[in-house]
Amino acid sequence: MKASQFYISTLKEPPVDAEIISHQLMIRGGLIKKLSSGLYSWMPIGLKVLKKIEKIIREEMNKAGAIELLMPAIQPAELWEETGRWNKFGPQMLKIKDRHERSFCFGPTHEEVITDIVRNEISSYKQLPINLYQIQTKFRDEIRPRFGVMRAREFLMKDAYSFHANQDCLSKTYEIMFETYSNIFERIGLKYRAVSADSGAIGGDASHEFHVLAESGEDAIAFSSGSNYAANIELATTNFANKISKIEKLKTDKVKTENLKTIDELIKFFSCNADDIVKAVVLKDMEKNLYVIFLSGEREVNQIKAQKIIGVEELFLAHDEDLKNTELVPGFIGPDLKSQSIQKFFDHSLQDKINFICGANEKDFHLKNANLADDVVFDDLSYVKEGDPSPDGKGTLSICRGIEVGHIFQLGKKYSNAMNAKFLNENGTSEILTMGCYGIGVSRIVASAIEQNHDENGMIFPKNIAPFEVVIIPIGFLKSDTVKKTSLDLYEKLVTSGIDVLLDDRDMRPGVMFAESDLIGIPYRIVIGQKSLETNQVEFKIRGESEAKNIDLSNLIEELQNILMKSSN
RNA sequence: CGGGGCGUAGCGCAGUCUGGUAGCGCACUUGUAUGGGGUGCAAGGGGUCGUGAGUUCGAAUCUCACCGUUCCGACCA
Repeated sequence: MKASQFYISTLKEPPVDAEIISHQLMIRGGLIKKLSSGLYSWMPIGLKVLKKIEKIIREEMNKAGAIELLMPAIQPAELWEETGRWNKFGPQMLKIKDRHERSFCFGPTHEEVITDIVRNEISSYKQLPINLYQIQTKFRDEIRPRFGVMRAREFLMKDAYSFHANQDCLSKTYEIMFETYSNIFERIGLKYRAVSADSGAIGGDASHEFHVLAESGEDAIAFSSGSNYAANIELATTNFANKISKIEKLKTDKVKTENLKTIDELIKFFSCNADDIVKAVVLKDMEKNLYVIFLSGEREVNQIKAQKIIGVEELFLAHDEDLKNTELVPGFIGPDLKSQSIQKFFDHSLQDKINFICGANEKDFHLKNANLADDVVFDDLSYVKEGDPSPDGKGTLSICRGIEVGHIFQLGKKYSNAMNAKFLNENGTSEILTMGCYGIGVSRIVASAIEQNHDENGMIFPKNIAPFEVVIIPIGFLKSDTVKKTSLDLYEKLVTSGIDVLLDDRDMRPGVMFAESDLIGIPYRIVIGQKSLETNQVEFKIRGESEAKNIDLSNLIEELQNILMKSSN
């Protein structure tokens, strides 16, 4: 590509509304342009990156035996009513009406549509298993779109859906998809980690997320130092091995603690540690039933775990007014509650706790040297913390931040049941299909790659997804015939060798060309100037490295090919 | 959903308090010099000041409403 015939448009100043580096650089480099909140145009340079990612995904998916199709972005409400998700999906779903007042949505995902296709198309076990995928635009009306294409409302997703005669077959495909995803992120050139995950709104049984590791990630993931245990923080567990305490139980005292409500205030007052305190968190469900969760003072309640254990769909933090006319005194709640109408739960962080401090269920009083009754049942209701033992007993947990770029699920029969998607087995009897689904956030990968690879001059794209592999920068393109001829000649040769090269033939000042090629993250740069040409050499520089070196023109193509071939299968 | 900020040229902003001919930097156009890290000089083009109502002789500026956009907020027991 010649720069004079392409479209490069960069900015010196970062836009004010871009908080994270990838968003700033994508705007500055002219990869994307905002149209409206959470809606972005992909400008030519950005689209090139996107297409390269798509290509890798397609190749790996096809290699894994998946078959590409394309479903409509707009979907009729009837399908969603069959699975009950028309209402359940909530305001995230963009609902629209056509001229006949029929309801549709802009697809936030495609389980319903694919299941509808398959229930009509697949009738025999002989057609199974089948794994169908598409790369397509989705829309989810996020409450707060932010970080550019990282959390946009409209985004590009690869979604695959597999159908099976039984769970065993699903497990095999799931394994293959796990491998395939690993290969994809490997080839794109990202530092990533696969973790066990909560299956969330999509539902189903087993699931794994693939996270790109980055400080700016919106998710926290926990992984073990001594084993390959890794899980999303929402799901991560630890084990509190039963330490047999030799400490004698003391007599409980009631202590006046006027207006001391927070853990920090209590730590100061008792000069103790947070884990000497048992704190109480009150949750409520949709029907305003109250649940009190007791846990160690340094821990936080994991509402997702609580929802599962309590068995309610959604829990909210209770406010002080919800506690009126109950035995619960905000700031002074303790385990010794009389009322039977309030359900109590105890986090497993309390299972060895003795002689602790807790609320006295009376305004302005706490108990010291309190102990739990012997028959208390403990549940896992809290988030793990850095340094907690790994649940498999090997090593301790570390926590880092990640950006979720892939998610695979074993859905089982959730959707096929709801939509009556059946096949005939070997005995000629009708059975419900078993299903899996596998998503990759294609547009989000662009942003996460930049989060992971950038410096003060701009983006540093991994070579397999860079907008161009090589840039040729001639100095004095119009002044010197030798420079011009050499540049054009080299450009033609690189194009012929199948290298994705940009020739900056705009005759700009060198500084501008350097700054722009650095900003958009082209990994390899060749500078052609009159001086070095006298010894038949050109300058070669790898983006992100400080030193350039001179290379003989005659060896250049071979050397470039070697570099580009390395680790790009 | 609650609270705050901001809407003036493609981008970043000043001007608003105290009403009186709409400005600056970047980008763009032309000329000129320059030519290895966003170059200098000169001359230009581009704006219904988010929308609508109101106050006023006169509104970017004051009032009200609306729209857009952005940030923050659900571990306090």
